[in-house]
Amino acid sequence: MSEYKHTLHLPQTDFPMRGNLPQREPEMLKRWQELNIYQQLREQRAGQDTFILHDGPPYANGDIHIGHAVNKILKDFIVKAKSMNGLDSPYIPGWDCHGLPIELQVEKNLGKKQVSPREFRDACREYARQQIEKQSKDFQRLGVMGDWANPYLTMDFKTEADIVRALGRIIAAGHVDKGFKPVHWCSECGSALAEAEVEYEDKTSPAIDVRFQVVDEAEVSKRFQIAACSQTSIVIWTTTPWTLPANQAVALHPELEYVLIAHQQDGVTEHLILAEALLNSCLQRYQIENYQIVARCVGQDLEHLKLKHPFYAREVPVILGDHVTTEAGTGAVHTAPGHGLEDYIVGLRYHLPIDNPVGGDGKFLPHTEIFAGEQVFKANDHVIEVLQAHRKLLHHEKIRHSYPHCWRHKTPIIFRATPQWFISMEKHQLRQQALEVIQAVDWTPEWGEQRIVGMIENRPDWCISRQRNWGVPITVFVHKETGALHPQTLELIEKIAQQIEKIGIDAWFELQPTELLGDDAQHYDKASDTLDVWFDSGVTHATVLETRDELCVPADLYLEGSDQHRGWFQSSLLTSVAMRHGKAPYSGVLTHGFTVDAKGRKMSKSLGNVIAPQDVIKNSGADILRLWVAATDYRGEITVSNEILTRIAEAYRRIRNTSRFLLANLAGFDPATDRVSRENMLALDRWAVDKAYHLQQEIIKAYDSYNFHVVYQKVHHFCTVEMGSLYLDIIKDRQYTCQKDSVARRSAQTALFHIIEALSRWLTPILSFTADEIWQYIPGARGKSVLLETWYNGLFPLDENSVVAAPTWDKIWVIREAVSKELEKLRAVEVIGAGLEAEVHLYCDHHTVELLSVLQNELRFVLITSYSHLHLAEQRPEDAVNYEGFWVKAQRCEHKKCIRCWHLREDVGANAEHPELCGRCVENVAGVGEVRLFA
RNA sequence: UUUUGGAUAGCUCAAUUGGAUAGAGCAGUUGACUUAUAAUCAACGAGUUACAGGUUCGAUUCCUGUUCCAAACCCCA
Repeated sequence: MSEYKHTLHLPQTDFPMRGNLPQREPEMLKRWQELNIYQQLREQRAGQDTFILHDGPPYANGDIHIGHAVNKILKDFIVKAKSMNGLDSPYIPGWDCHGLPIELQVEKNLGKKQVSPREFRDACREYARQQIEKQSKDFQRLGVMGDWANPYLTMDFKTEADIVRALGRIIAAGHVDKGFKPVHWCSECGSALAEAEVEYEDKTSPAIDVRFQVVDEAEVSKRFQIAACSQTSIVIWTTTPWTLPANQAVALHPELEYVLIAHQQDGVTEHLILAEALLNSCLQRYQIENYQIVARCVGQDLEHLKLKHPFYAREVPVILGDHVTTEAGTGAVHTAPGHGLEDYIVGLRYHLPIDNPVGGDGKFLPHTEIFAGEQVFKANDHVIEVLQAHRKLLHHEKIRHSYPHCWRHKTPIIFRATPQWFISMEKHQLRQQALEVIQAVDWTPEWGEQRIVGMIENRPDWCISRQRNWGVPITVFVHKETGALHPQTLELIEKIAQQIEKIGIDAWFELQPTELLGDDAQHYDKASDTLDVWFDSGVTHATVLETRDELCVPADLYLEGSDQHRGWFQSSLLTSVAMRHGKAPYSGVLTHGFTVDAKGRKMSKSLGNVIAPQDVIKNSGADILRLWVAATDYRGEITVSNEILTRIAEAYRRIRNTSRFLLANLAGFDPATDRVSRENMLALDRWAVDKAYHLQQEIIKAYDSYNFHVVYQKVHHFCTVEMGSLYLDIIKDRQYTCQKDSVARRSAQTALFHIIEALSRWLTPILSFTADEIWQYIPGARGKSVLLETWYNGLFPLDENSVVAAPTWDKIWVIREAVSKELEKLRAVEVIGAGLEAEVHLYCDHHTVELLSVLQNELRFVLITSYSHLHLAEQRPEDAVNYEGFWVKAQRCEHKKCIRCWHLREDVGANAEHPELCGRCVENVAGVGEVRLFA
C-alpha cells in the first residue's frame, strides 16, 4: 500500500493465534516426558519447604468421568501453585484396587468358567491393572503433573503388607473387637456393607399390625389394676414381616401412656393394648368404631409381661426402650436383636437371644420353622398368611418408605447379625479423640467441620470385615473356644506381612496355620474375612505417606468431593487417630461439590446430560477443561454445559491472543541488550508494569487461598481491560512508528517483556499447556519449561517519585472514557471514523490541568486522537459536554492524514522529500528519531 | 423431619464484612478499523440482589418466616 510500510515495526510472531489444543497438547505432553519434568522439578526444589497434597485414590474401575477430572485438575492447580511459590510439592497419584466391584467385573468376564481362588485373585489384579493404565492415561492427558511412573496402588505387595501392619497397629492400640451384631448386609454381595456403601431409596413394603397375645391374663389384670380381662394382645406394627421369626421381645416406652381397650370381634370380646397417643390412628386403621377404654398405665408397668410369639411356640417378654416413639405404629415395637441395631442394643440389656435365622444369601436357614429356604422379601407374604391363619393379623397395607439399599446393586439390604470385626468407637475413646482432632484441622469450606463432626458423633462402630476374595485379609487367629486373639497376634501379623510383601495377599489365603502356629494350630481358627476397602484407602497415611521418602504425615492437604466426609476423610481420620494416639493424618481438608448440568441436575446416563472429559479434550483441549474448572467456584455445585464451555473457550482465546500480541511486539527484542532500566522507562510503561505488579500479589493470594476463580477473573480482566483496552491499544502507535531501537519503543518492549514473564507464570497452574507454549516464545535465555519456574520477581510498582503517579493515571482513564463516548457520538453522525480523525479539547479545573500538563503534548497518544488540547474549565464553549468534574469537546480534525502513522497533523507535507508524512514520521524515517517521554 | 450450605444480569463471578446510583468480563445489539484480522477497538441496552416481613439514618450484607436447589442426617421398628 504505502512505500513506508516497511519502515513500520508491525507485530510479528510464530506463536499461533489458534490454540489447536487437541493436536498441540499431546506434543507438549511428550516434551514434558522427554524432559522428565516431574523428576527435574523434584531435584530443583529439593531442600525447600514441602507441601504435601495426598491423593485420594480413585477406584480402579471404569473410565474417568468429569468429576474425576475436576478433582485431579484442582489438585494439579494446587500442586503447581505451591511449586510456583518455591515449595517442594510432590504429587503421588494412587489407586484403590481391591473390593467387590472389581470382583463382580471379573466374575462377569470369566463367565461360567470355574477358577481357583488364586486364579480369581490373579484375574482381579490383572483387571485392576488394566483399569489403572487406562485411567492413568486419561489423567495425564489432563495435564496433571505427578509421579505417574510410580503411583501407589493399594494392591502393591508392599502396600498390602503395610495395610496388614496398619491393622496390627490398630489391634495393638486395642480398638479392634470381634462382635456378633447386626450389620448392613447385602445378600447379592453376600457380605456386610459399610455405612458408606449404603444408600436410601424408596421401597414398597407391607405394613402389618400383629397381635402378641399375653400368656397370663391374670397378670394383665393385675398390672392394669382391673378385675379381669380376656383375649388380650399387645399390638405391634412392622414393615418387615420377615423379621418376625427372629422376634424375641416387644418393646414399650417406659413413660408412654398405654391403654387397654375392649371391642367385639366376631362376637367375642377382645382386648388390645396400644399407645394412647396412637389410639385413634390405629382404630381407624383397624376400622374399629365401637370400643371402650378399660384401663390405662405407662409402659413401665408392663415390663417383663410374657407374650406369645404369633406363630412359634415361644414366649417373649415385654421390654422397655427409649427408642420407641409415637411417630408411627402402635407404640409397641417388635424386637428382633438379630435384625436391627437398636433391637440388638436393647436386647443386650435384657439378655435376649440374638437369633439370626437368615443366611448370607438372604434366605432362611434350613432349620427355620415354616420358612426354611425362603428368600426373606418373598417370605413377607408367607409370614402374613401364617399370621392370618393364626388370627394374629389385625391389619395389612402397602407402604412406600425410604429403605436402605446396596449402592452397588441398588437392591434392598437387610440387617443381619453375623460375626464381624469392628473398630470400636468407644472402647478406647476413638470417637472422642477423633472429635478433638477435628478441631485442629483446617476445613475448607468451614462447614466441612460441622459435617464430619456430625457424622463422627453418630456413627456406629466400624465393621471392617467383608466376606470376599479380592481384598486384604484380616490376618488373625482366633481361639476356637474362647474366641480370643492369639497371644502373639502382633508378632504373627508382622511375619505374615513379610510374606505378603513377597507374594501378595495369597500368602495368607494359602497359609497353613501349622506353618506359623505349629501344634497350637489345632486350637485356633484362621480368620477368613477380608478388610473393608475403605480400610485400604483409609490407611494410606500409613502405607503411603509414612513409607515414601518424599512424603510425610500429616499431609498438608486432602482434597476430595464433599461425599468423602463420610468416606475417605473419615476412614483416614479414624485409622490415624487409632494408630497414632489421636493424631490427624491431614492438617487441612478441602472439598469440592459435584458437577451438574445447566439446570442443576446431576449427570446421569439416563438424563443424557453427561459431558465426558474425553470429549471436551478431543474437541477443545484439556486447557479449556482446566480453565472451566478454574473459572467455577467449586465449593458449591459445579455447573457444566455446552454454553459454559463455549464461553470458557472465548475467554481462553482472549487470554491466548493477548499473550500472542505481547509476544508479537517483542519481535526483535533481546532482554539482555535492549532492556530499558526502570528509571528510563516511559511513564505509561511503568504504569503497565505497576498494574502487573499489584495484580501478581492478588493472584498469588488467590492461589494461596485456593480461589482459582478469582485468579481466572483477574487474569482475564487484566488481559481485556488493562492490556487490550488501554495499554496495548495505546502503545501500538509507538511500537509501530518509532525507530526500532529507540528508547520509546524499547521501553514498551521492556514492559511487555516483564508482563509476559509474569503472565505466563500466572497461567501455569491453570493453563499449563498454553503457558508452557507461550514460554517457548518469550525472548531471552530461559529454562526448558515454565513448570520449573517460580513467580516472576522482575515487576515493580509506581512510587510517589514517578513522574506520572497512580492517581494521575486514574484521572486520565476517566477522561479517556469520556473522550471515547464523545468520539462515538461523532462516529454515529459519520463525522469521523477512526479516533485519529478527531481532535479533542478538555476543560478541567486548575488542579487537573496541572496534573495532565505533565504529559505535555503526549496526552493525545493516550487518548488516541490526533490532537488534544488542555484548557481551564472557565474557557469552555457552550457545546462542551459535561462529565464529572470536566468538559469535553471533540470535533473532526481538519488536517491532512499522515500516510504512515495515520495521525492528522498540520505538518503533513512540510518536508518536500516526504510529502505524505507528518513531521514526527519524517524524523523517525529519516532523522534520529522522535523523543517520547510519557506515552 | 432435622441440620448445614446456597440462591446477585442470559453465562461465569464481584461488592473492602452495614455505607453513596449493586459492579466486571463474556454473550447480545450497534458501529469503527483493516497497523493483533477466523483478530482488535468503541458505544449501548440488560437487576424487584429468590420471596415477604423486621431492625437501622441506611440492608445484597444482620434477624424472622416462606419458596426452591444441594448435601448430610433420618427413615429402626
